[in-house]
Amino acid sequence: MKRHGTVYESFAYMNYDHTKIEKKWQELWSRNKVYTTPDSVPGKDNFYLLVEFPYPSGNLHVGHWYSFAVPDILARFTRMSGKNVLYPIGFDAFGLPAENAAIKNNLNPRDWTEKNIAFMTKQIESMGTMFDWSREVKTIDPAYYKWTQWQFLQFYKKGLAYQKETSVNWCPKDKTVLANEQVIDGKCDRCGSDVVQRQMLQWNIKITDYADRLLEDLEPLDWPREIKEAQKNWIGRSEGAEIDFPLNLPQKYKFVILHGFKSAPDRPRWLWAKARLEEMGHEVILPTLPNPDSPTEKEWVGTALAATTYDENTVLVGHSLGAVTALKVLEKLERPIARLVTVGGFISKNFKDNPRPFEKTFSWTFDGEKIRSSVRSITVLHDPRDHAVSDAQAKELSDLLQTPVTVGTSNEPHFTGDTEPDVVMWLRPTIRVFTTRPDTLFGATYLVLSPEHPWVTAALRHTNVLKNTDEVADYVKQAGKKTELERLADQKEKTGVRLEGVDAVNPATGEKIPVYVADYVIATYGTGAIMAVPAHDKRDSDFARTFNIPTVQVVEPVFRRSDGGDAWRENESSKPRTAVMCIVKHWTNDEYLCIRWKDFAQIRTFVSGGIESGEDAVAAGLREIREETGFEHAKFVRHVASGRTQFYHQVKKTNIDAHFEYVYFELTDDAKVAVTEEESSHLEVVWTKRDEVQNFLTIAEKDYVWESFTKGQSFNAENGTLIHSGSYDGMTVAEAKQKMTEAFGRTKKTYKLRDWIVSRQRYWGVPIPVIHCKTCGTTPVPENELPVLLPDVDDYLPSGEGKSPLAKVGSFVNVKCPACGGDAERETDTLDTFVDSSWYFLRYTDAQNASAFAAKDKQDNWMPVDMYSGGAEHTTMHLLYSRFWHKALYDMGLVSEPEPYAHRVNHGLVLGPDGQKMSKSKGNVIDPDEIVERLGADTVRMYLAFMGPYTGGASYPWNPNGVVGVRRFLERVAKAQELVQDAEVPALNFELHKSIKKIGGDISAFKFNTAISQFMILLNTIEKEKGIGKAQWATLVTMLAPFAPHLAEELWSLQGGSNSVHLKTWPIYDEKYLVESTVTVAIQVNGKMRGEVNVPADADKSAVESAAREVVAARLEGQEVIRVVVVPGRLVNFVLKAE
RNA sequence: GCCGGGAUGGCGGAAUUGGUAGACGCGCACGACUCAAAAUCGUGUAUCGCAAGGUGUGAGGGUUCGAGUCCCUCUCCCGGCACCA
Repeated sequence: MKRHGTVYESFAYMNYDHTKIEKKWQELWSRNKVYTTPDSVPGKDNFYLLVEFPYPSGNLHVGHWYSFAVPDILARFTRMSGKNVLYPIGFDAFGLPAENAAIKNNLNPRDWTEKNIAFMTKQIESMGTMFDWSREVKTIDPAYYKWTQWQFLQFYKKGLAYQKETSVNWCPKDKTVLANEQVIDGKCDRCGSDVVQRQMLQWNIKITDYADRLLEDLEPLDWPREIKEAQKNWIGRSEGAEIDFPLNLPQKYKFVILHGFKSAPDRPRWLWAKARLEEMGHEVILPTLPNPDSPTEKEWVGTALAATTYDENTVLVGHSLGAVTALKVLEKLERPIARLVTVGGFISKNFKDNPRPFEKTFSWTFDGEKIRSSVRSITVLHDPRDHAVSDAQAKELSDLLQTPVTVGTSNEPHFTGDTEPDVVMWLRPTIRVFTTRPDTLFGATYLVLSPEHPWVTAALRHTNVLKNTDEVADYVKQAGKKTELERLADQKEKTGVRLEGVDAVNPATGEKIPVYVADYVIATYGTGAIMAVPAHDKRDSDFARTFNIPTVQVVEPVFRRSDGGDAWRENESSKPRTAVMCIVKHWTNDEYLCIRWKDFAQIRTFVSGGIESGEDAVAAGLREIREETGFEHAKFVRHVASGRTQFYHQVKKTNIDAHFEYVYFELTDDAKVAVTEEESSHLEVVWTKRDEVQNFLTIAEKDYVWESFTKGQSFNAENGTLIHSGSYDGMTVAEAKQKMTEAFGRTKKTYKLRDWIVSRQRYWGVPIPVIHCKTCGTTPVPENELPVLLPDVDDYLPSGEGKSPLAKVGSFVNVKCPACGGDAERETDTLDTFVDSSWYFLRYTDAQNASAFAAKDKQDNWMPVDMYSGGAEHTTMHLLYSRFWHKALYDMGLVSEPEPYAHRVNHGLVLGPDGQKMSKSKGNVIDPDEIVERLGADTVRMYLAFMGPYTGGASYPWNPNGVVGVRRFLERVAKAQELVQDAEVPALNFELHKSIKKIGGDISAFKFNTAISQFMILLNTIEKEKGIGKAQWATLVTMLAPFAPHLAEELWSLQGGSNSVHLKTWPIYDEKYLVESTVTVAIQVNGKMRGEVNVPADADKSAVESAAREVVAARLEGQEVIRVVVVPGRLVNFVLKAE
């Protein structure tokens, strides 16, 4: 590889030797504890500048310099400006690379990591930053991860951490589970292998509980817009409605209804429900459960079991205590039944009102797994008005059955009315969909279920539900095999299979609609099922076309003409009108009949006119064509679309609010009847070629009409009113959304954000501190036994089963249950490293604390972080996770602020000299150690700051010549010492004070590049003046300190400065030096630069004008000046009269 | 497709937020020093033109005395999300 070193090698330093001074000062600073930050200093405000702590990969690269050394300028400047600045550093030291290195080279990951930390610490020290190493944090330190574990347990106790059989991204090569964020284009972001889906029991963190707050608290944050937008997008909240579509199945079921406490089968509601179900052809069995006033589990379950046989056509319904009985029945069944419906059910005894006698005669433990395996589909119906069963009880039941709670509307609380239609409705199977467009419900002409939808899964377990079970099973299987990448690649061609033998009912129209399974619907979003509205959704339209499903337009866009004579007149009344607009094709040519209106020259339309009573759109269209143009033989081809246009009718002198049908006709020949005198005097027929029509027409709706015609479809439905929607016709979209949601569903928010899977089947991470006991279940490790230390292991290969290497360590795994003392097993998964980094910034505030992760009063010295600087790649992962983590800690009262970071900036990458991302394979990697050795740390720091603006995530190529240029500048600074004299050089004061002002301002705004350029301008001025006063020089050296800390310190001491320059305060500029006595004013004529003139700064406008007038007198000769614009201190503009 | 950001000399980038476009640095050219080269110093460097004078901030239109900056339409580039209902 050719080294870029030639440029650096050829550089010879003359005025200072960086190798001597940098080492010297670094050691002195360290010895004198110049950068140790006290928790607080009387009279000073605290300022917390945070940079993302590095992973100890082994070597520092230029990116680290960019991340740490450039913000160091801000840290130092802020400190010099009188604040107590915390600028800490540490290592995010758990993670996969150590483990991979261990496996590859047969090393201990801890040794590998510690060695890297030691080496990188030395490298970081060479930067000359003001990091306070006394607060260093290492995530692998047991004193640190003790608190990671402790916090995890607090999350667990709050129900924020839970285990769930989760479909996870599985990397077959790394043998580990990957977060969604770690899957890039269907491949593992570490090794590039194809990721497959696999079901595994995983620890999840309920970040979704915080989705709303993460979104809403983002708004007031003073963060760059792009970061806020990216997080918003990632959370992906959409607001809409859930709507239930009942299914019609040919299948007849046997309903077994178990009544509740103090009830009986002959209550009106059961007789009524029985009748309804029998009407549908189902069989209903209503056993009388013994001693309803003092029931026992044994008697009830026994009676229920004896009442009938239970098979795959059985639907078991349990009301109240009957629901408890039903669960017990299911625990005893050998063959699964079709369905379980619990109505007002519960599994614990904490009733809202009062205790009940059966609390002692029923057992309150349930085998959820057994119950779930005994039934193919489950509905948990709960009444929020229930007087006895609380929402929390419903939730417990729902958790046990792993089925969401269905909220029902009761006639009497607890579903005890004489009739309970909701109960019967829920006895029929239904499909729940999520939609953001409930207003288009009347246009829903089919349903689509995702291949993984529970109803599909359940239906496939039977052989008699679907007529095409095999076909559906095959499709579901194929879809499951596809990775997300493949599904995406197949996007163009929508596939799916109709569920034969099943219909859904559109709850709005009452019509039967078909049900499909298709992989364009994804299981994990919304309810995993959609109502498809092909008229207003591209995807549904594509699918509908393939499967020949009808399309019903239910929203028509509204066009209001806004310019020209027919513009809608706000204050005039309007008349409704039904009209037709005719797209008429020529009998042979691909030309279309357009009209130019003679009276209103600017208006060009299609043939159009009102539909009269007794006419339909086609008849009206034919009539209008004949009347307006005379053509007799037009053939109706198809209806194109509907739309609404609002305009002012210039003849009728009123606003018209017209509902238009756009209809396509073709002329068959040129036969014509005579057109009345009146018509022909008003209009002229213009045949227009296909691609010119859109330009020719002047009407507001032209694009919509023409695109609907040519492309077959226009989905325009955002701003419009409803049609074909019964009593909702004419409503706006917003109105209809609200009304239809009320009538047919309920409002619902959905998020793209999913729960955070934190368990990793890996060795090199924080052990999850829980113990699994057969008797007590999952039990947290007692806090006084923390930390759960990561044991040494013999080999680091994950077990082939996807378990962590820790599973192979018997002494680690086999423990006694902390609750019952029995034999138990330790959890062997470790935590995602994003957990480690979700709270490290808190630890910096109290890094040595052994009794808490950070004392609250110590946190309060610094939190929230004033400025967090880091890479753009962390926008949606680390930044979102740590915001969430902090909010959860906040809710537990463990931190004082809901948001951890007051400000955030993202920086970009340093690219290779070729403008490409640095990579070993491209051979364009810049080794910072080499450059530091040749040119010095000060040069590297300053060059990185000078490349371009730091914030905004922009990336810059490394320019070897540019680096030398910066060193050249530092050489000149060092050389300028020779110019120092006792006497002040007054000519420098203007530039010096301007620099104090600008450099300070620019640093605060992260505009280091322009700050440095001002420094260069100042130096140029000094060289021109060939002298600088001693005090002026001291000011300059002070300003140099944040940028080039070593050279500044050296120059400071050479000049006899006391102590360290880094303990000095930033100079204060004096306004008086910034006032110039004369200013140069630009002179323009008609806005063009024509000269300039020097005038006294305090000259009044007329003086400036006359001075300017003299300069450009020749140009003004013989011209009439109609206006003079004078901008004081800037310019004079003479405006001449146009010729 | 959706969201966000951007487009200025040979290059990285400035431009007081509507007021002299190209600061500063790199590169390049010429000159000084040197036997020579490097380093250093000096001068120049948007572009067309000998000049006077034109023309120029992705393209086209608009607002304005005046537009890199504001508005509309379009093109391209970068980042994020993506069959999200």
